[in-house]
Amino acid sequence: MEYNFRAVEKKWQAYWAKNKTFKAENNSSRPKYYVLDMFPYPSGAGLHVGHPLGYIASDIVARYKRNEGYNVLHPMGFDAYGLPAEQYAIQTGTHPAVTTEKNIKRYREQLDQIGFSFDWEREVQTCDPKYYKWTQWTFIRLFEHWFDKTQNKARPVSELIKFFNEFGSSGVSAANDEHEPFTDEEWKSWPEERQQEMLMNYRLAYLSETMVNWCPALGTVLANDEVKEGFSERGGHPVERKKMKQWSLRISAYAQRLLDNLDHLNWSESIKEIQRNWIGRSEGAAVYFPVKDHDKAIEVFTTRPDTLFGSTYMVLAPEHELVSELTTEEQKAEVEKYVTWAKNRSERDRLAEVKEVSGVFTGSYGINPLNGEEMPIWIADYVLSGYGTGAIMAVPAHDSRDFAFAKNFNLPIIQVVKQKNEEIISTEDWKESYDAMDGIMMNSDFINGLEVADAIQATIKKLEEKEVGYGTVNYRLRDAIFSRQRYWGEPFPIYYKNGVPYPLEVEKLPLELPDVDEYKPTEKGEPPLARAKNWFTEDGYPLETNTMPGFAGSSGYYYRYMDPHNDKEYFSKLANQYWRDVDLYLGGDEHATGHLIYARFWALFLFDTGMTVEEEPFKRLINQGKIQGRSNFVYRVVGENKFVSYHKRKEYKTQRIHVDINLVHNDILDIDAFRNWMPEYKNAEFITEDNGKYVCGWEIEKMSKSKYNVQNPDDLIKEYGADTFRLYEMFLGPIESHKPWDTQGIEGVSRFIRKFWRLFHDENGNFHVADEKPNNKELKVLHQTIKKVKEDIDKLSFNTSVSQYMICVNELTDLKTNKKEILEPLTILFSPFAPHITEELWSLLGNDESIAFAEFPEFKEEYIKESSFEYPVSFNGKMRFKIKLPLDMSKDKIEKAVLEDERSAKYLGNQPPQKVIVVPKRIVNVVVAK
RNA sequence: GCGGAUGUGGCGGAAUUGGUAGACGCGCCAGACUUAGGAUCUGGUGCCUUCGGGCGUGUGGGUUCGAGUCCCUCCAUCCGCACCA
Repeated sequence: MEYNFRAVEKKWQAYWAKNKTFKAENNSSRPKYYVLDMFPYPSGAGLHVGHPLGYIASDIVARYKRNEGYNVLHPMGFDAYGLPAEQYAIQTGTHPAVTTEKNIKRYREQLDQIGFSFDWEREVQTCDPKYYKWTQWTFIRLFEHWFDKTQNKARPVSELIKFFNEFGSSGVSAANDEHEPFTDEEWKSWPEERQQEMLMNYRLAYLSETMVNWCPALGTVLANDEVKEGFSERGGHPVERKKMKQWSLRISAYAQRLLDNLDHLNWSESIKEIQRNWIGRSEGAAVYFPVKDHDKAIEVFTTRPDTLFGSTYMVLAPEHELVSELTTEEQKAEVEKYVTWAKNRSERDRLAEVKEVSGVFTGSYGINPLNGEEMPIWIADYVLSGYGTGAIMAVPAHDSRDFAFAKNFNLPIIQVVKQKNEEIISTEDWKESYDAMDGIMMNSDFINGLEVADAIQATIKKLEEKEVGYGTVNYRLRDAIFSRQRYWGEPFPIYYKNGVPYPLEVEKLPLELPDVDEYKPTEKGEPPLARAKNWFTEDGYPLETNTMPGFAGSSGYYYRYMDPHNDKEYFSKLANQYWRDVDLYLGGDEHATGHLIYARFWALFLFDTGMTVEEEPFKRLINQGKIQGRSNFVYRVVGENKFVSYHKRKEYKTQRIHVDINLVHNDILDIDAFRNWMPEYKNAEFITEDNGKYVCGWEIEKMSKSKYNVQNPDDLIKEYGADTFRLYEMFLGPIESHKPWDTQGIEGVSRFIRKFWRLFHDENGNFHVADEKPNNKELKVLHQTIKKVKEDIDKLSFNTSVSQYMICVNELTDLKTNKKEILEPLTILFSPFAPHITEELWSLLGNDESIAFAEFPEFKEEYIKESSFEYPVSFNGKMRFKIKLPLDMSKDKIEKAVLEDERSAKYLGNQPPQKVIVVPKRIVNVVVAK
């Protein structure tokens, strides 16, 4: 009887569900192992073959760890808030909850087919009030905390208020927005509203007027990581900069800790590097430049304070707050024209015209605080409002952008750094700037002759002495904008009293998402929640109408899995003390700057407030590679309904057309199916290869509907079964590399599964396993496999484990093994990869319990020990023949045996060897003169 | 431009501290069984060859008895960031 995967897989999936086989217990004396997948957004398209790749890998680890005796937490849930369901709602009026629920159901069915060992009792859905209650709760906690730079951690706002009452604002070292300092007396004299307004400068979740990424097409603002090259990541709509009042999270306060902790994480170097770049730490100095005939000063951030004497002009970003104030009457018209032009230029245009130099003079002058020189203040969009202070001191001699600008507008260029024996050429003759990272200072007063590094330190010291600047660190990482003008998201647990925001009492949570008549913004441009009836507190105060962004729900879901049914707390302290952190986290690298930063921030905050025992949430991170599509092509003769096979296409003038991969097997086109594919091909003619077959061309491309190369896992599972599907996805290649999906190879894996099944059955298909003692050969291959598989799973090198299983089964087939003492351990060994067939065989072997908790076989060195080794013998590095010698043979004897071998004579000629290298258990290399 | 990664048969990919390059699978070739083969099984399969052997891990060089692996040079591809002061 052939292996009937359909019946077997269904049977065991039902068994696992019924027996709750994979339910994880919080009370356990066993060591814990937490293996997590990034939970999916349930899109309408369902799972494609790329999704399960990571899930299969994590499932193998989860199952392996159970066999190893760990208490495994392996949950799954859904990142259920998101734009597609809402866009669909706007178009059709269908409530996003309905769409989402439908999609989740479909995802669940697809996942269940693959035989994952998820503990579904712990499922979380971000749109479930029982879950988002804790998202809202965390938001309130963030609102009620500020960041103390001295202690380098979050502290309650109540402590800050106490401090203000006693000392005013001086002496508080906080991550905060700038404000005028105040005394304790002033603080106490202020009315409630004024105090609240001040506290807003400190809160970790705060409301402020900020420059945001506004996406008109989506009708909402977006966080920085949701914008790619001036377009929204979802949908690809243009994004513009706009000033709006928005909620933000003060993630920048954690920049240094987010950076430092990276060093201790077992993540891929590339992801860590992406995060380092995103955080973008740079050391330098803040310098204040007084403005001539003004009481204002311009603050500038520079990494090169040593070049202060080479700074000849200043530049403000067009959005800089002092622009209008510093513009003189004569320049007003021109400046306004420029600012308007710069503002209306889309982000896209700006990026495309990087090389274009543009700018305008304000008419004002800044004063160099160290030498009193006057520096014209310009406005130019090569200075970004979003980085540093939005203003720079320009050093054209040593910065290429400043140089180009200075050349264009005829501004002076002063060289201040030179190499040791450099011949000085007038800067007027320079063709490009000299971007000197090191060298010796010149034209620079008190730092002349110093090395750059020393000059930087000396300058900072001087700036601090004169109180015109200070050494500081700047980060590229901006606070995360947390408001969305959308319907399908978590409502903010915030209401407004006299325009001042207050958090709801915790007992009032969750604040449930209200129903609305339409999912669009109101006529007045308010968010959809403004349409809700009675969107007020019990006392009649209006509730916040923004909702939270997609990353709100995904920032802390991994904690909720630890204790998902707790309705008193986010999660209990005890649960957290047991599960601690995620041991292995799998997901795509597209979350490098979004989710993985926000989640780490969320975790740091919870840690600071004593909620958790581990500072970092994800100990080890693996990014599974993307699965690319493999497209097939047919070649149509131009102007005719005639198609030429691949190898003859050059004889005609042809046009390459994508053909549905389902009509092609091993690059051979099913001509009849092709004719029926589209009416226009009904009467198509074919010029085939000489063997009568039509061969298609192929190419690796992105998987997409329009390329007809999308592989749906359901079809494959129907045809080959889940075990084969799992095995094949793992067999494709290393988990982290991107790889093309090519179904051709799945046949081989399917053959292997059947071959494995046959080991347990006789020619007539009857289950037949013998109780005989195994021989050395059988034990050897078993133990080699135990060793290899264990090592490979630890390394997450799943493709090579599959190879080893194949080698093992091939060998056991050759040995005609059907002995229980070999096959039973092999079954356990194989169960993490192919759980269904192994459960079936395990039960046929007479076991009553699931194989999920069977003890993983122990590797015994003695079975793979060899007494002899077949030495490859090389002459001058080229392998010539092999010789089998005992392993305990001495080097001298090996050398002798090799040289005396009759085959050696040919390579030695008549001369004695110059040298013989013998590496025991490796190789023999004989060096002979040429 | 900066940063990161990767280059091995027709294809996906193996290869411990430097030690038999191409495991395993696909594909292909031949054979067996078959009414049939897009089923199954067996054998072969890096390239060239005058059948002695020669050449082979992106390029060129180096270290070494020995290099896919280490060092230097260049090239290509992919990814990330990008007027970051």
